[in-house]
Amino acid sequence: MLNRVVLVGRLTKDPDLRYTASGVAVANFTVAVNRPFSNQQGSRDADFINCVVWRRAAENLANYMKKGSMVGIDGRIQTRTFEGQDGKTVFMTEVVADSVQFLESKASSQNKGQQSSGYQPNQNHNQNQNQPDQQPASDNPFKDNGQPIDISDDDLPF
Amino acid sequence: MLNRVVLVGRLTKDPDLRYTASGVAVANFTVAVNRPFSNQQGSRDADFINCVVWRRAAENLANYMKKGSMVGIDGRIQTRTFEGQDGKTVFMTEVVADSVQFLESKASSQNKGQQSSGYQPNQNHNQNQNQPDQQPASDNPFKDNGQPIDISDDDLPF
Amino acid sequence: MLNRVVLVGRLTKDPDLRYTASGVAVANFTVAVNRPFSNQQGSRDADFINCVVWRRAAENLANYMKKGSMVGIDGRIQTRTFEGQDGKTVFMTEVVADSVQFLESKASSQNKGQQSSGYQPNQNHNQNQNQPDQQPASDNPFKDNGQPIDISDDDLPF
Amino acid sequence: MLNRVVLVGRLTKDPDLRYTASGVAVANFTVAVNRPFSNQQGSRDADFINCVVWRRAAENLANYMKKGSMVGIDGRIQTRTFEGQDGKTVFMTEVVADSVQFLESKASSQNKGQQSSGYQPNQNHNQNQNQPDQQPASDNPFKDNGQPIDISDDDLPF
DNA sequence: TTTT
DNA sequence: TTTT
Repeated sequence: MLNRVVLVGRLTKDPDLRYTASGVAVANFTVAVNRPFSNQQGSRDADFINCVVWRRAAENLANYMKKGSMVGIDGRIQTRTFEGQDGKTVFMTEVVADSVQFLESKASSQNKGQQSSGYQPNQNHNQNQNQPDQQPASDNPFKDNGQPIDISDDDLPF
Repeated sequence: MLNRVVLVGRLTKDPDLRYTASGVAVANFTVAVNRPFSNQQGSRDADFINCVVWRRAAENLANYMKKGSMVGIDGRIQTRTFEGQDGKTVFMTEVVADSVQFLESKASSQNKGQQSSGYQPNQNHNQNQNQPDQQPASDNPFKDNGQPIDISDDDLPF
Repeated sequence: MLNRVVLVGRLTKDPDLRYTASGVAVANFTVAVNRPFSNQQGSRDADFINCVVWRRAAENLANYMKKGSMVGIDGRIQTRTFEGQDGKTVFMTEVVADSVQFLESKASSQNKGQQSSGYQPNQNHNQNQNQPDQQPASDNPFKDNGQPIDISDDDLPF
Repeated sequence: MLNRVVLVGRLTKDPDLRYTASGVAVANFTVAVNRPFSNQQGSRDADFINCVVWRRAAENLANYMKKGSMVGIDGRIQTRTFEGQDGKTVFMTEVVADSVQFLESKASSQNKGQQSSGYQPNQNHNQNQNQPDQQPASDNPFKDNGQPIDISDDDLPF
């Protein structure tokens, strides 16, 4: 049995960093990968691939990358099932990243995905930068942001 | 931009071969890939990954493989969006196989996934075996099997 | 930076298990992977890819697989340089396996690669089967078999 | 049988574009991929992986990339054997790229790998830019540059 | 030095 | 809706 995925693409939005109840960091993000050839209308489609990454790599991602940043992903495909808002079972396919590679230096992505306000990229995550994975981040509780909460420590890949 | 997937796993059911209106063969199937390590309950989870393959490889898959057969997949992740039964947009992630490798000789999978009746594996597809891809298979119209029809020639990868 | 390799092929000979001076198991082996298409002479070429695997996975490989066994490899390409017999620098490219998947049950490869003598497959490695990685295998010293000794603990990938 | 490689790294020198006797473009190049972790001396090793690419992609590589450029490679491992200068058989392992992705815009790699002279990057290859693959490039004969000539049309992957 |  |  083998299950391996390699992606190179750009983040469709800033990564979404959270912490499980026991304080393990997890970041969700989507990578847009342009297809190599154009479609019948002459434009080039992209695939929008949902990804997750855990622990230290999650915090690094949130600290260093944002909307538009180019990343390389080495991971595997994971399928999950959860209860939708309407009580129906939802099937979900995502890539669990074993490692995330930053393919764009901080400098070169400096002004990407910036809002018109004086938004300082990623500063909100800086507090966790040097903190061991296992330590619960009490000021960063793992709480609902309006999306189904389907992440628990059970999903921890290792 | 890079998007590459390699899988080795087993078919969860017989492949589902159909033809588009213009007569191009397409097979849908799901591959179960067991995870390398056991979960907290001590059993081993699997991921159930939806796959598609086109043309000649689709017909070969349907002719030679069935439920339980072990396959190797080389492909890429594709995301699509379609109208669900309830009118809502459904997001779909699947693997488009560039090639499907048969990792189990016909002999060794001979008696797998067999019904109690004297079922002859895959004989229903034999009619298309030597038929060029582009020729419409008039006796095999691409019609609704109760699942959303979200496949058209537009999805052809090449 | 990304470096990922996935192979499915057959061992060209029994794996060669050794131990470093500090007792870490390492197995060298070659995987033959047939090319998907035939060459201009109508036959199908193969690539013969040198691989290494360390520790527990090395011992498992030596215990369960032999010449002709089908394996799946997940790893990375490594290049090394060493002093040849003639004093010249030799460049070496090999795949370091992170994991080796056995794609053929012991039963089905039972009678493969067998010598005419009553050879019991792999029995010579059984002594190390339940032994922790770190324990030096005193009866299995890491010594020259006539090939350049270019393996040391420095090559340990983790 | 499966044989898939994905690399992201930087060219160690300008790509070496040549043409076979029948006019097919082929480019040889080496990709340096830094290992993710540091070695026992605290520095980070790299693997230097020899690659080949054919036809149009070879010409694009030579036209747009140079020493230091970052590329993504999707391909397979190939092993070959050829007669060395001393008459001995040399074993060679390289990656045959199915596609080469440019991960750095021309602009951002503008001043990399530049000589002190007023060297105009890649201008020497421009003559072949719009030329069909099959047309022999008479002003670009496939000739010895001091390295063993081990490339012929027989090596064409498709 | 090559496997089915 | 899941395979050995």
